[in-house]
Amino acid sequence: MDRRQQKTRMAIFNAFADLLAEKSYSKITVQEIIDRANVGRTTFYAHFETKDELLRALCDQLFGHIIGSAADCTHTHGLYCDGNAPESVFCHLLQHLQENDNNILGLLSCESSELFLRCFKDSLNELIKDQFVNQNRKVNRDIPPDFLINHISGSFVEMVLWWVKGRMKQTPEELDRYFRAVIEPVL
Amino acid sequence: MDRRQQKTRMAIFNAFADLLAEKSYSKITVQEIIDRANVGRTTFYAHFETKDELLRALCDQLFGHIIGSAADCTHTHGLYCDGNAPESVFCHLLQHLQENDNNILGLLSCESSELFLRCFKDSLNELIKDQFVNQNRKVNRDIPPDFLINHISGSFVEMVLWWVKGRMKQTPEELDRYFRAVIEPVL
DNA sequence: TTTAATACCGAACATTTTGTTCTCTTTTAT
DNA sequence: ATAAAAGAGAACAAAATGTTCGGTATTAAA
Repeated sequence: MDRRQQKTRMAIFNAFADLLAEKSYSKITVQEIIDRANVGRTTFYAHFETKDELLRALCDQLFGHIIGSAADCTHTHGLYCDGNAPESVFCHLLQHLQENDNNILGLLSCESSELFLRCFKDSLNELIKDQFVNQNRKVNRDIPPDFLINHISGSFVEMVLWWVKGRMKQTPEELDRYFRAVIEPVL
Repeated sequence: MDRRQQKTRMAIFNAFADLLAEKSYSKITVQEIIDRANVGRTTFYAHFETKDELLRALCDQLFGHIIGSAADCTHTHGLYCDGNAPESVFCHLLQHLQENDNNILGLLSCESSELFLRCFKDSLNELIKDQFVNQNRKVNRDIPPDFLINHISGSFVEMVLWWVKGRMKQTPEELDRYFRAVIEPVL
């Protein structure tokens, strides 16, 4: 990809992320984005057809990294409650989120957080499903695996939302402990 | 309230709900709403300042009923796992959702579902919090009550979303059983 | 280093959507 | 019956969207 393209793409991403942290998605105009990104109108539409597509691209970029590293983690440590390992994938995820504080969590705490969370949850779902399939875990037989997978990823995402909205007073390790406490009994 | 106002308000609500089931929120224009509702432009703006306000009003109306009747239910039956009652508030909620199929679940399955779910979850949170406070339940002491409340309402909402997206193959009673199975061990 | 491709700019433009203002008619409550 | 309120409808300004064009600068590849 052309360096110029990379630069403008990044400029647009950054401008958009900044704006999302300030105001709600629906109130952001293309004009504001290109003004802040300092690119021409034509350029914007050459990269993204709509504002929606821009958002999707931003989500893909942001969560691509996080989920990617989490996937690596699962391949070595397993998903979660393999005995009492001090670190679960979920702890890893939370730490990663906290490190990229300014980037990701800023967006999660804004009015448009739901859009990101859905994107996040979709990725999480894949991650967990893989583990369920690979490990052939013996789970609660009365409950469909699909339900359980959704329950885990859903609970996680809701927890993150709760965490961020409460100004992240807990440490990732603390949260991980809580999360295990409400998920492990179910498996 | 004037009968005319009620009528136009309803006409706008219905038109809007119809449109939400067809296309995403951001792509719906005021023009489309008033065309379908068959009201004048001026009239629309006399009732709602913005499209966002319309959405909020619609949410309030839809979930007001459901949560209201659920609240009644909790006052007599308690929140949830008081022994092994065949019906929990959550089952009641699910049944109620299924009954109002065309109204509410249609909206939940559309692209704008997140907006409704957040609204729904907020209401649920209140419901659960009340019960926690009133009953002075002895819950898991290692976990903050706030976390638990959020976990319950969050899991419920995610479950409903999963249910709707999977075309509601399960009965409310079935879902209730699953939900109890993943929540009761935690309390 | 030259060259051809292409990404960008900026300005102008048509189109769409928004939100307001006006007059006139219909409906409502009393 | 009447005054108050609500809606219709058209016309309007303003803002936002999305496209087209010719000219400039950057890039990758020869």
